[in-house]
Amino acid sequence: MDIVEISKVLANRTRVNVLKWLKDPEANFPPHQDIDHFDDGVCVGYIQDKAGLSQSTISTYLSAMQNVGLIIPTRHGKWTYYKRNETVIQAYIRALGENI
Amino acid sequence: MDIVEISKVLANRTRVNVLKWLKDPEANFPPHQDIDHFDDGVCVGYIQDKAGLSQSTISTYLSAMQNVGLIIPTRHGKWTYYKRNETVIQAYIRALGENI
DNA sequence: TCTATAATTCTAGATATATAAATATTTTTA
DNA sequence: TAAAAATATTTATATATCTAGAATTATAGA
Repeated sequence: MDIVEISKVLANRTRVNVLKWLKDPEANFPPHQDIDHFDDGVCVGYIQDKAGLSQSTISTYLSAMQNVGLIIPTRHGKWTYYKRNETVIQAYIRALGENI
Repeated sequence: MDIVEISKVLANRTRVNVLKWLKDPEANFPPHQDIDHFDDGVCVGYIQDKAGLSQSTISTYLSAMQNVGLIIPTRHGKWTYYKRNETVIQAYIRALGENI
């Protein structure tokens, strides 16, 4: 739980938006084709469409978010779903309150 | 109160440290020569000594922190004192809780 | 096994940030 | 008013981040 490393990830409008969108997938994304829920989050393609950036850029962003623990990937067939990691998100906010 | 802009400022170890040091000036800095309190914070020179970076770098960092509202400058003669802006710091943490 | 689809990784150019030396500004004091 | 001290600004270089296209990998289905 490194405040500086997580802050770097949050220092970008798109990545902050992704985190916000993942709070309410039903409201922000169309339903998936292969499954009828968002229990494991949202697939990369939908996040890409919503963000309006290239596929490689979004994939890179999601990797960065995953590397610091903000999101969790789950593979379903050829799709990767990403969901929020509430534990790390809350730990980060708590750490900020104590360490900045 | 822009989450992304404040996160950029926090995406640096030294700037996070400065914020932390300013929480307890008595514990982290020597007493000032011209005044006997830290009511307006700590002068640039002391922060520079503690951080171990060049004068221009620290001055640039403090300006960036001030620009997003995290710290407040007060001029006392030839010294500039910087103190934490608790209102903005708390507002940022609250905003994170609601927006990420 | 070949093909299509989804995602990741590699490569590269443009822009931003980190950092310090040099210079300028502000204020005090001799 | 000239020199000194503290800070800010300018300039410059090195490194990092942003972003996309191309190439690669993983998986499902024909």
